[in-house]
Amino acid sequence: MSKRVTINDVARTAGVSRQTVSRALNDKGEIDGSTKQRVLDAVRELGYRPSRFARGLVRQDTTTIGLVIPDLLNPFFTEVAAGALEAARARGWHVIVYDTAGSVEEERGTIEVVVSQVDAVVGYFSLAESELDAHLSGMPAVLIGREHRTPRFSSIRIEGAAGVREAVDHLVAKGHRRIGMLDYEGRAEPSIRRAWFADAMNAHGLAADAVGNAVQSVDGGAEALTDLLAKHPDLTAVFTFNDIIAVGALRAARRLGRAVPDDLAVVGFDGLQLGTVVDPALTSVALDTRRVGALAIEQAGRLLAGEPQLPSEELLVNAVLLVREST
Amino acid sequence: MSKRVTINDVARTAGVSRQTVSRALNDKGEIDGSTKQRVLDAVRELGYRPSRFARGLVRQDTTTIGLVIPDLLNPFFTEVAAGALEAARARGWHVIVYDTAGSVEEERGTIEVVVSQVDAVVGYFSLAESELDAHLSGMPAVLIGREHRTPRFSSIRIEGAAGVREAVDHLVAKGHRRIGMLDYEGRAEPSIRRAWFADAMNAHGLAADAVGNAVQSVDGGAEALTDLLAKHPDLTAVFTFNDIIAVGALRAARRLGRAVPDDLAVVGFDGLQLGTVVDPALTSVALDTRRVGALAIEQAGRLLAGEPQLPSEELLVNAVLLVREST
DNA sequence: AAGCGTCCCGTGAACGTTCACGGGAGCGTT
DNA sequence: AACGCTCCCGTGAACGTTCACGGGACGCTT
Repeated sequence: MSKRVTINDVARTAGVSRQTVSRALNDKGEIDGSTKQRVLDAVRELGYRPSRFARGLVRQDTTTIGLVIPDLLNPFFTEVAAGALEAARARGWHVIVYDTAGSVEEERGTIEVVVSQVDAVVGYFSLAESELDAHLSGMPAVLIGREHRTPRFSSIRIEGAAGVREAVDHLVAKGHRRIGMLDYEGRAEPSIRRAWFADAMNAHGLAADAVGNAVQSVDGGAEALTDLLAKHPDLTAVFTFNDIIAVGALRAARRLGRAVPDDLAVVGFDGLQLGTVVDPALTSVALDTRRVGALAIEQAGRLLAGEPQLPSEELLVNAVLLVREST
Repeated sequence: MSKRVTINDVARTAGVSRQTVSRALNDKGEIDGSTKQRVLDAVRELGYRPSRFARGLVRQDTTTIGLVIPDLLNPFFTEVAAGALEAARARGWHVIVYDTAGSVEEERGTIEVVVSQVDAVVGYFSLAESELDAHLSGMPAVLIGREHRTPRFSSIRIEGAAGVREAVDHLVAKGHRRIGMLDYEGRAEPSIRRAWFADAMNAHGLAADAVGNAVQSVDGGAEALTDLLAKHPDLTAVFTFNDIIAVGALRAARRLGRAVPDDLAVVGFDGLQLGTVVDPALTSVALDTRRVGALAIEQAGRLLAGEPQLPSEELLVNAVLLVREST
């Protein structure tokens, strides 16, 4: 139907050339006041809006970043996304957000389409680097929460060994000896966080033998804690894969008549805002999630600009113990 | 520095014409297998990625929507955003998310820039329609949670009178007579939700006289409930502007030794997931937030396609009482 | 009156891709 | 041998904007 209104249409009805229209729209100097007004009137009358494609084609200034996450409703990713948006806004960049709904198929589809929509991509991927590379064809990409194996990718790493060690130290100092863990086995293998936990326990000469497995949800955490306590009733503290599971554990503890923190201490991971809405507020090995998102954007910027790469220590977010009320 | 790799560069190194390169990349039929492979090799070797601007300029197929929200970390907007992303994905559309950080200045800046980046805009704005219109210059726009005054805009309305009435009915049936409210006065005027509450109370011959005012945060809710109960110790139930404030109220009630729901019933508004992580789970006048986001995207699509407009009843989301554990 | 500077404005080119069209090579049919 | 068809491939044009440049009108100076 009705063709698009172009700059030439505006020029015609205003009785000027397209260049003059361009001048009026971009506040260039070389234009008479009355002419400018006439052009602006014509613009309004015709409902003209410049084509972002034509504009972007000639002046190569706008940068757009693709942010790929598995689930925006997962508060961890919400916070990371918020951090990324904030950092992008500070640079005048635009962020297209893709929620792959935790599906590998959706992720694959997103990867294929994102390459022709953005200048760089940032996100939490589950696909192998080889497959990512095949579709991304050279586009700058930053992996979040996952170490890159090929120099072709960048990554924002999350280092939690020290933080988990802090958490275990803290629990031990409070007198706890029997400390369990609720892990999350994403790809059917124990998480790195579990290894951190085991190391920290071993450093105290304690056994990390009471480890349960939870689904990534509040209900999953509640269920898992119930099971774990049934198997190991002597547990006085529990560390969880993340805050979501910990919140579930909090609820289960209450249901089981175990007062937190007196009868059972709970330590989460991530340090989400979520931990402050529950009661008691959750002690957690906290990440600066905002910084995770911001670092990813910054790194994308460096790749885009072809700047020299930072040492990997700079692309690291360290988790630190954040003591609230559940321990 | 280094110029961009164009389709002509690829054509040259592959020894073909640009059209052949285009054919290879877009899986058009009229190309020999070996030629296609040769082109693809050249593409990989040079790291060529087609310009989205040049491509978008000629084939006008990709649509991009701007989503403007005041705070992605506010779980209400997170859920709306997730709904919008889901609906957009289903249509193969792209969504650029702008978080204005609750600042009018940021919102103004976003409005100015968004017009040259997207095909339509959807969001929760605080600016007046006149100002929006001035910058948006004819771009399709959908207002969320706010009724449009000019036919120039569309809106997704939220109707909660019946839901709030349900909530009050429910409380009265449980024997409550002294029911207070924690309102949120955004622009220094009582909210529409307060009016709904007052109407529902009046229908029962009850006075809506115990109304406090809260800041939009968990702490704000806690503080406001403490104040309200100090003024009106006889309150046995409280309705809040939204779930965030309600969660704060839950915490304050516990601090004050008021057991929920036995000593104090709490009803929130929005029906967020957030209400399920607290204990007791929050009863709330619930909105289908996912639908709010989806409707906004759908409506943007109708505007873009120039389709006939739906009656406003179709662009409405009704809140319904969702009884959980806090009443 | 010639020269010069300032203020406006317009025209060709370029950005990088796809579309529409034309055409050559090779093979089979009559 | 002429024709037609299929399979490939290439060239001009178009998409809508900004950039680079040229130039006319006008006023002021000398």
